[in-house]
Amino acid sequence: MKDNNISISVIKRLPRYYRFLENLKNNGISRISSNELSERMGLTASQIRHDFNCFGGFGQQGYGYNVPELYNKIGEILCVNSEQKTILIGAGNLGKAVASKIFQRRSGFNLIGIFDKNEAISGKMIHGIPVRHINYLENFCRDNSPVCAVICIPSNDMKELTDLLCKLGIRSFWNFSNYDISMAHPEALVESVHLTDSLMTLSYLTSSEEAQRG
Amino acid sequence: MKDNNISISVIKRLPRYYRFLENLKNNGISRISSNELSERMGLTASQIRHDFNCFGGFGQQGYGYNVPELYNKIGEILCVNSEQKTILIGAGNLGKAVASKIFQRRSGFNLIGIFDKNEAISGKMIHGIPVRHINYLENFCRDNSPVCAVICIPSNDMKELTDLLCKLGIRSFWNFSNYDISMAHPEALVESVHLTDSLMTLSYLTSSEEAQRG
DNA sequence: TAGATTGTTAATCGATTAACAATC
DNA sequence: TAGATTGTTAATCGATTAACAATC
Repeated sequence: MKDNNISISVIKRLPRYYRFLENLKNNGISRISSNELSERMGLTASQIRHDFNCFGGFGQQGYGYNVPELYNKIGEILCVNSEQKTILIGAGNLGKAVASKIFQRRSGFNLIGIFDKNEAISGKMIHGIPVRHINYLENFCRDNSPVCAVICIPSNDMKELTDLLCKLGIRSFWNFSNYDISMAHPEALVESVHLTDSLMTLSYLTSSEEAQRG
Repeated sequence: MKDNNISISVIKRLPRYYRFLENLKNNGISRISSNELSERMGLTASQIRHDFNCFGGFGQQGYGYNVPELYNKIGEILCVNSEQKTILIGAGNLGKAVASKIFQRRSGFNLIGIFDKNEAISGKMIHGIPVRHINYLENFCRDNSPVCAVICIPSNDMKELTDLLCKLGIRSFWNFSNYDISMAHPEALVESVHLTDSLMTLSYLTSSEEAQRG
């Protein structure tokens, strides 16, 4: 497989390509040139060709790219059809929102357990999965061997929790807390969504624009 | 102001610096060297000095950086103490989660209105703010002049909505939908959080690791 | 064949890192 | 003063863009 050569900056663009190609496909467009795609996506045609070439010549000179073929190929690289066993920690508003993202489309993950420390919501169903008290986490993991954990709780108790999860065989994390999992567990595969950081970046953009005007 | 020189890659690191400095400050640490901070954050000391130097020599040779001073300076650049009038569109789980992020700390924003097309939740209170039906959006904006909108609805109706919002004076967006606001409105300031893209990136990481092992 | 468009290399650009002189 | 650590320039690295030969 040529996949190992793909740099992380290219990988980060793949989901967006995937979405655009899905959209084209749904609109019955079966063929597209790098030039036309560049106009739709706001990238250079050169970059698009460069990116697509990373994972093996899927275009055809004089013709362009076959949309469904390219769509499937990118889906394959992203492993959207795999079903990695996943658990969710934290069933608040964020946890519920995130759970529905996992179910919304083939994402590569299969949510099999939801945990929360709030006893009041134990037993409630979210997308057909019962919320379990966090005390059952360890037994559940031993019985079901999930490999991925989605973290939707505050950073406070994260050290003990991630130590435990790594010990129990969790290899990858979708991390919505500000706790730095990679620093404590360099072997873990972590994709973090730092909402407060994102908001502060927007604050800079919004306010510096104002400064330029004023 | 020297701020205009700061490149976007540096800006994107500022919120994380801010968090780490806040933590140091809360632990009573008033002074830190680039070297010590680099170990805590997993960056090179060189990059830290380079970054901090972008916005004016705040360190002292032979001593290091003054933590509260640097913390305040970065907060100032990010405009965390401003109160940009903000509205939230979409009061589902994601909207509620995101609203609480805005209130959690000084983020630079002040949430003044919440809108949803679901009439069943009109009038419900979220963080002391009533949910209004989306039909009231236009009048509300004319009366209150918000400058920022947080988008927590699916992409379907986004074209009409963003056209309207831009017309009503919204300049910046915290965008959780997959709709491409910048393509349609190049003048808009957009910070997007693409949850599905993030999840697919994790899928790649999780599954390619597996491929390497197997 | 002529026209179109990719694949691929070379050139450019920008970000990160290394090094060390400046200075507290 | 000596030691420590920044500020700042130069070197390196990697990502993006430009260009054009290959080829459908």
